[in-house]
Amino acid sequence: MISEKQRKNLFQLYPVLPKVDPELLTQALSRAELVKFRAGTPIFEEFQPCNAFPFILSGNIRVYKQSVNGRELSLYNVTPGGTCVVAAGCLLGDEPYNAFGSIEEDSELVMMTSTDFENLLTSRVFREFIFSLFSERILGLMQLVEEIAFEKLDRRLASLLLRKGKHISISHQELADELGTVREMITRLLNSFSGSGIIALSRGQIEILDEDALKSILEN
Amino acid sequence: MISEKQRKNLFQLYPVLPKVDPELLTQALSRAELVKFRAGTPIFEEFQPCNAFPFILSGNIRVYKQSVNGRELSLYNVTPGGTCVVAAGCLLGDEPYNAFGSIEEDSELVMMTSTDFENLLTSRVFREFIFSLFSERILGLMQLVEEIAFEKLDRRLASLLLRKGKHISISHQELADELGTVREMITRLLNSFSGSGIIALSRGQIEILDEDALKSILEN
DNA sequence: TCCCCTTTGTAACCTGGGTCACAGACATAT
DNA sequence: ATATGTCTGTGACCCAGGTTACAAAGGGGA
Repeated sequence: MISEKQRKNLFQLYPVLPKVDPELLTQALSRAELVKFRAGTPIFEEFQPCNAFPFILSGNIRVYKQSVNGRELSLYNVTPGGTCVVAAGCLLGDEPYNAFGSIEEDSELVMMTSTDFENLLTSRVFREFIFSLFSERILGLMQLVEEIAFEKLDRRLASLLLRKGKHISISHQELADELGTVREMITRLLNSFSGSGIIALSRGQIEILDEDALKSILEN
Repeated sequence: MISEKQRKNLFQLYPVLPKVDPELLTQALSRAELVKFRAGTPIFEEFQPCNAFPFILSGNIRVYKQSVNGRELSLYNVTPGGTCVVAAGCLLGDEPYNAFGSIEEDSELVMMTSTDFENLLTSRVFREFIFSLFSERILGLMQLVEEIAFEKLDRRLASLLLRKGKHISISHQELADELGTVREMITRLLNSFSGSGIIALSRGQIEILDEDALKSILEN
């Protein structure tokens, strides 16, 4: 059961919810639970079956793969208003997770049972919502495949930085984990960027000085 | 409009169809069309909008990415009984394709209009069918990302060969296009496999002699 | 202040895999 | 049988990116 305030919050982030059949919704929400997680908490692992469906009120979930030699690679992030398609995929396809998920920032999730989730899918609007998240994710993954297979690291890093805004608080290791490479590569590339005056570096911080120059790396 | 025979064939390959609401189904099928394609025909391109939904009676569709320098990389294949999730994703998310699709073997497709497809989704069984294809695809793409990012080419090739059976009719170039690499790499690796007696090579043909040895490459 | 931990810098080195530039082998049509 | 196009083989070379093995900053807590 979740509080009235949380319910409002949920509806704001997921405007599709108040549009579904009220009876279904009431039932689903009556069984839903609010769960809080602290940054860094792992919430699911590869090969683990999956039994609840998360809506995200605040924070975000990072979904990633791990290699045997300890490298990581982000597949995507789930933010408020979105949902974890791996979870959905697992619930619907009845397969275990095939990736890791962990909380990046302190987060509040509303967990819905898998049967309630399936019931909600009878509603056309909700179904369309979920389908569009699915297809968004598929397109995103196809894009990711292309980038990993065909793009060089400097371009991938440049595009990542651009996506993150002008003031970035992040360590080199975290950037490496996002791109599936190692810390040293990131340090090297960042230093070469900073050598050409494109960015300014300090411990845990990156400042973009010349956005256009960064963009021009993308075009090569 | 499709013939009675084609309809039977369709139902056999997609056992979910006869389970949906007969009225919806009749309507959808009355507007559906059978289209035949010859091997090699391109059927969609990146950035092209998408307006019909294909069911596959025979043959298959290869969905792939292209790089600027002419390399290719298969994302997945659609075979009879499956459907093209990019198409579905595009229809539902109303976005253009972001990959290429072409016919590998001579194929017969039943094309359904996008509105009929959406109507079919009101049926629970059909919806579950589509959802499970979606999630299968998502899991597959995540797997692909992992392989490209973390696995060496010899392992990827070995696993591809194992998936293709004991007698394989394929050119080195086609294998390269599947894995996102170049022909020379494939030739090299195949020759090294054949040097250790794992496979036998002839023009357009690969014969797997020692399946266990191939599998042991996977474990490294 | 000192200590310890996290983050960065860096240089030497290695290697997988892509590029280039061929040459020969096979196949099919003419 | 010739020719033309498609496959395959090969070697030299190059380069991006991963590995190793450090050193040196910062920064926060005791």
